[in-house]
Parts: sequence; C-alpha cells; structure tokens
Amino acid sequence: MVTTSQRRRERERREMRARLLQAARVIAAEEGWNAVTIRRIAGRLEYSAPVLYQHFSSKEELLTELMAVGFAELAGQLRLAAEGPPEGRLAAMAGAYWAFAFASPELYQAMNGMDGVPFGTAETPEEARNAFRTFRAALQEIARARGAELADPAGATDTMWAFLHGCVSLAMAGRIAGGTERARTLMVSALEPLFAAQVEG
Amino acid sequence: MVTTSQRRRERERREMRARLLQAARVIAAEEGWNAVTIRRIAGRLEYSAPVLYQHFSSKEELLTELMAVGFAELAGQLRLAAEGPPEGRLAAMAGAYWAFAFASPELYQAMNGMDGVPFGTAETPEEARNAFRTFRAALQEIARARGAELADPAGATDTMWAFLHGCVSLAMAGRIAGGTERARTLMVSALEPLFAAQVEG
DNA sequence: TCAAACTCCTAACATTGTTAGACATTAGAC
DNA sequence: GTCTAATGTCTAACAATGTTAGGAGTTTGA
Repeated sequence: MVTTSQRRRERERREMRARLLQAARVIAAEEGWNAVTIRRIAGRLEYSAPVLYQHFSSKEELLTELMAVGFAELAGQLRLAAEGPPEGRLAAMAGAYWAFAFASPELYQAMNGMDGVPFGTAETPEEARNAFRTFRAALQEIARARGAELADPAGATDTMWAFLHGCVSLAMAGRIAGGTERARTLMVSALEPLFAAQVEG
Repeated sequence: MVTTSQRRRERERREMRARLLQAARVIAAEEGWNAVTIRRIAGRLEYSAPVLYQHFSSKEELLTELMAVGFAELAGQLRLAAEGPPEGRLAAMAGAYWAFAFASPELYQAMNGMDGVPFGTAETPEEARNAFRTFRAALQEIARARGAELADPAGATDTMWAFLHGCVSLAMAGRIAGGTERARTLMVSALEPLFAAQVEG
C-alpha cells in the first residue's frame, strides 16, 4: 500500500538530497573544497549538521555522488559536441571537455584528484563508464567518417582521455606558463596527430 | 662570530627537518595522505606534536617542501634517462617519469592533485622549474639527434608533460581498464606520434 | 656563575566528521 | 478522534585535527 503522503515524503527526501549536493557544490565553487564542511553545507540550507546523515552515510558518500553528477554532466556535454559536423567533431569534443572543466572546476576536482574516491574497485560509478562510452563512440564515428577504423577503440579512448585530462589538470593547477589560453591552444593542436596515430586503414 | 656549537645546532636542525619530511613521506606511503597528521609525524620520531612548528610554519609548508623534494628526485631520474642512446631516449624519459611516479606514489600525489599547493603564483618551486627544464633540454636533444628542431620547445614540453601526467594520473587512480600494465603500454605507444608532431624540419 | 637562548613538553583552543538521545510532528490503524 | 509508531530535526557530546600559549629543563657564551 503506497499512500500519497509516502510519495510526497519520498519526493521531499530526494529534493533535500539534491539541495545538499547543490549546496556543497556551490560552496566548493565559491571558496574551494577546503571550505566544504558538513556544518556549512547544512547551514546554507538553514539546517543543523546531522541532517546530512539522513541522506548520506558520510561526507565521502556525498562527494562520491557529486563526482557521479559531474560525470553525468560531462557525458551530456560530450554527447552534444558529438552531434556537430564530422570534420570539426574531434576539436569539438576536446573543446567540450575543456569547457566543462573550466565552467565547473569544483566538479572537475571532485571527479579527479580528490583522494578517497573509489575507482579502481568494482563500483566505478556508472556515470563515469557512461561518459567513457560516449567518448569512445564519438571517436569511432570520427574515424569512420574518415573512412578508417580505430585499431584499439578502448585504448584510443583511454589515450585521448588521458591527454585531455593531463592538459586540463596542469592548466587548472596554473602549471602551464602562459595561462589557460595557451594551454588550450597546445591541447587542440596536439589533438589531431594524437588521434591520427590511433587510426588504422 | 660563528661558534662550533652553532654549527652543530644548525646541522641538527637541518637533520631534524629532513627526518620530519621523511616521516611524513613514509606514513603517506604506508597508509595514504589521510593518515599523515602532525601528531603522527612527530610521534614517529618520538616527539610531541608542536616540535613540527619549529621547523615548518604549518603543515602545508611541510607538504610544499615535500613536493619540492619530489620534483628534485624526478628531475634526477629524468636527467639519468636522458643519458642513454638517442634512439631510445624518448621512451626512456617517459619510462623514467612513469617509474618515478609508481615507485613513489606518495610523492607524486604531493606534487600533483593535492590542493593547497601554490603553483600558478610567483613561487612555483624552483625544483619544478628545474625538472621542466631538464625535460625540455632532453626533448630538444632528441629532436636534434633526428636532424630536426622543436617548433615550440616550451610548448612541446608542456604537451608531452601533460600527456605523461594524464596517463600516470588516470592509471594511479585505477581508471584505466586493464591496469597499470596496459596503461603504460598505451602511453608508450602514443609517445612517438605525439612527439613527431612537435618537430619541424 | 648567570642571564639569555634553545629545546621540548603539557595543556588548551577552535574546528572537523560523526553519533546518541531527546523532542516534536506527522501517519496510518482502530 | 485517539493512540502508537515512524519521521524529521535539534542540541550535546565524542574523538581527532591543526595550531598556539606558557612553562619547565638544558645548553650557550660571557
């Protein structure tokens, strides 16, 4: 027996959970992840700290879920970029990755870098796998549009992804002399040869 | 007037400082950075916590110095790898980078990823700049050994470095399906085309 | 021999993530 | 309509964190 109140309460719980995630994200965006404490997350919604534990078993779980949110958003952007004309699609994908990272650095940091995120384990977030698949499919389409095939689709995806991540990661840490503009240029201009090497036929 | 006791005390201070750094490093290697607390660092040397503040102004300063140590070690490994025969030098450099990262993951994590490390700012650690220069010089030599030149030496260095870092970073996080072995293979096989694209003439 | 400097400690502080226990309010059954 | 159970929320507390204050005990240099 499912009453209407039960439905309402469940929905309210989902909304509260989403608001907690959003609050954490906003605080991280405004003041960095060091400022993201349980009390501040709850406080931003005018609740006391322990409410968080009715929606997440720990702070880490909240962070992990935020990471999943990030991968979902990224996958969406990648999918969008894959819809453009085939000739510019490779640059568009990289551009989408880059744009996502710098539009939501707090999410990007939650997705990468932050230790304590379970990844190698079995429960790699489904959203991450999904983003990866989207990327791979796009790369394969690009290759086919050139009348070729990827020698090792999964390997090519890992390789390209690693390169994008390396560029973004260094740029975001301020480690590319010349700033993010130059970093982006470097990334884009290396994209084509790197991809070409993944293609056979 | 510099007495012999002053000299001894200064030496002892330096040694103590080095032992604190080493202790932090060992704890990080054994149990991860989350386990690295001021009390544990000092405790490992059978001191009480506050001694740390006679050698570092804060925990972050210790971490920053450890990062510098990491870059110094990495630079040494890169320099060593640059001494081999020219034809295999590119792979040797990448191999050295990879080997360093996985031989001292705790250092690698302190050098990258950990937030709170001042980088974009003026005081980029000299050791980091040094490692970068070593890498650039080696890349230029490799190009010349092929009778060519790098179109943009600094840019090529950033690009190659970003790729290496991306590969190591994803592999270390357990995000390359197939494990580190496959990750290393992917990295090595993409190395040559990526470098070739940096060369002109 | 004596004051200054140095080394190191214990005790405390505010802040962190997290748990326990209590107080209200609401839900569903009789 | 009333009673019991569940739910939402709070305050108070816990241990552990980085950090500081203040004070012993020793060493230094005159």
